[in-house]
Amino acid sequence: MRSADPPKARAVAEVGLGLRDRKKLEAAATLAQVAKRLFAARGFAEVTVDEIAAAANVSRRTFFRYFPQKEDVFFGRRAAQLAELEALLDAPDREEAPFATVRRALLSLADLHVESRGEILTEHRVLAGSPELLARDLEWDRRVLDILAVVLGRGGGDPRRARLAAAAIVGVLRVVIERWVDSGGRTDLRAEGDEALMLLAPMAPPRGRRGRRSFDVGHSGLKPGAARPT
Amino acid sequence: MRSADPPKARAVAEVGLGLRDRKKLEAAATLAQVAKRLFAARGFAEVTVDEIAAAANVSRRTFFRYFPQKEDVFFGRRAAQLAELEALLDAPDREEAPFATVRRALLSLADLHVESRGEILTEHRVLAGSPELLARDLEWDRRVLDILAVVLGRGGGDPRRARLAAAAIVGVLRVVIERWVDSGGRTDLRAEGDEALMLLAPMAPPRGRRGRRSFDVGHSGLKPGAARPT
DNA sequence: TAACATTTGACACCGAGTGTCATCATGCTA
DNA sequence: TAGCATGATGACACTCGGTGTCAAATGTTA
Repeated sequence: MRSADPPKARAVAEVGLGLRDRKKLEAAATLAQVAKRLFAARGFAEVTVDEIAAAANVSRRTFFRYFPQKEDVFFGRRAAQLAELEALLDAPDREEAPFATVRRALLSLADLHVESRGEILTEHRVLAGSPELLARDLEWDRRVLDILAVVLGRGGGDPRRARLAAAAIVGVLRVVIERWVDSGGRTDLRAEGDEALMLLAPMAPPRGRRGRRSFDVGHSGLKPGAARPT
Repeated sequence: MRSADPPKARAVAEVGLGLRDRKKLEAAATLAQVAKRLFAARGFAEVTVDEIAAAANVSRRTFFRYFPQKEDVFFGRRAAQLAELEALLDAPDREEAPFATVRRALLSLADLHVESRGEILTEHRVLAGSPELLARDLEWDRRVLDILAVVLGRGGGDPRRARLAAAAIVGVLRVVIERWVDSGGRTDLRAEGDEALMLLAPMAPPRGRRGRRSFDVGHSGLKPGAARPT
């Protein structure tokens, strides 16, 4: 969505796929792209699915085949972001303290945010203008929370405490991002994020002498050994 | 909402009101009551507004006059809860440290939760079964965050730090409540809440030597002097 | 009781979301 | 290369949430 390709807006790797699948990717990409442009211009609620579909030259029904809900066309990035996070957290260095792993991963994520500043800022502008999107957006934080809780629990400390720390981290980072967005991306996201994180460092479960328990990670839906980039 | 009256489910003070307004209160109460019963039985999404309206002997259109959105009939409590919180935070003792005020208020709120255990547990069960409600529910946390941020900022410390602390508190408490709900209300909500809070005590802004600044409270929508029970 | 104000219900309409089915393009195979 | 199986598409119809409009019913006040 940054580089302008000669023919069309090309998605990711369209190679090694049949024409059928390439078309599918392109259709989805076009829909998302068109939709975001419309949302940015007039707000999420003011844009109808019919319009998006028409602008992308597909039928309304087809739109819903690609995006089960209108909101999904907006939150396309999220799934990828989660995957990125999990990849970053898949600590190569198993000796590293869990909190350090989390810190490193989140700061990298901050860098990625800054890299796509433009996109993310407009995204948040749309978000801010739409309560329903805002609400859905908060749900992603829960997903992040689950992931972080698992990682923080790796140390073997009290998993409940790990989850508390994860919750605090997620909450605090949202505020930092919020501030970054409000400043138009001018504040130093990485620095402020790190500052906030270090405030929470003492919350991480102290080196665990409860190593035996690997159960009760709470609401997690993540397998302890999962998370490889693919 | 606590005492059971002989004739109907009576709302609050129905005295000193004309017949018109009494009917209005009763209609709203009936709708909410009927709706909650249906939601609890079959889930939020499976119950249609028509059903609720029919069960309450009003037209569909009338339902929407009382509750602009279907979701609103579910979140009736929330507004009251926020008011309670603000009342609790309206510290009588201005010498008390902001964090202590927050702690006191939140623990009182925990007690209230425990008092209405039954209601709240079923409420959360419905919530858990409905992504849209869950999403909306998270928005209330933001409101709480705003309120707490203001109070924590009273001490005169860095208001940004106050907001960070508020975010951490809200995030952490949601986890505690989540655990309480999952346990069927058997864990000690107050104790676990306090434990979690004390973990965050060091986050509260250190005694402020920046007393001059009263601006930049961030996303708050709360007037510093507001919050009296009414 | 008469005049006024407000609430209600009926109707019509829009947009999101879903099931169904005929049609058409793709990809594989003879 | 012809043909067939598979799967994507578009058209249609329908449900449900949500809203505007207006006439009828109900409450309030003089």
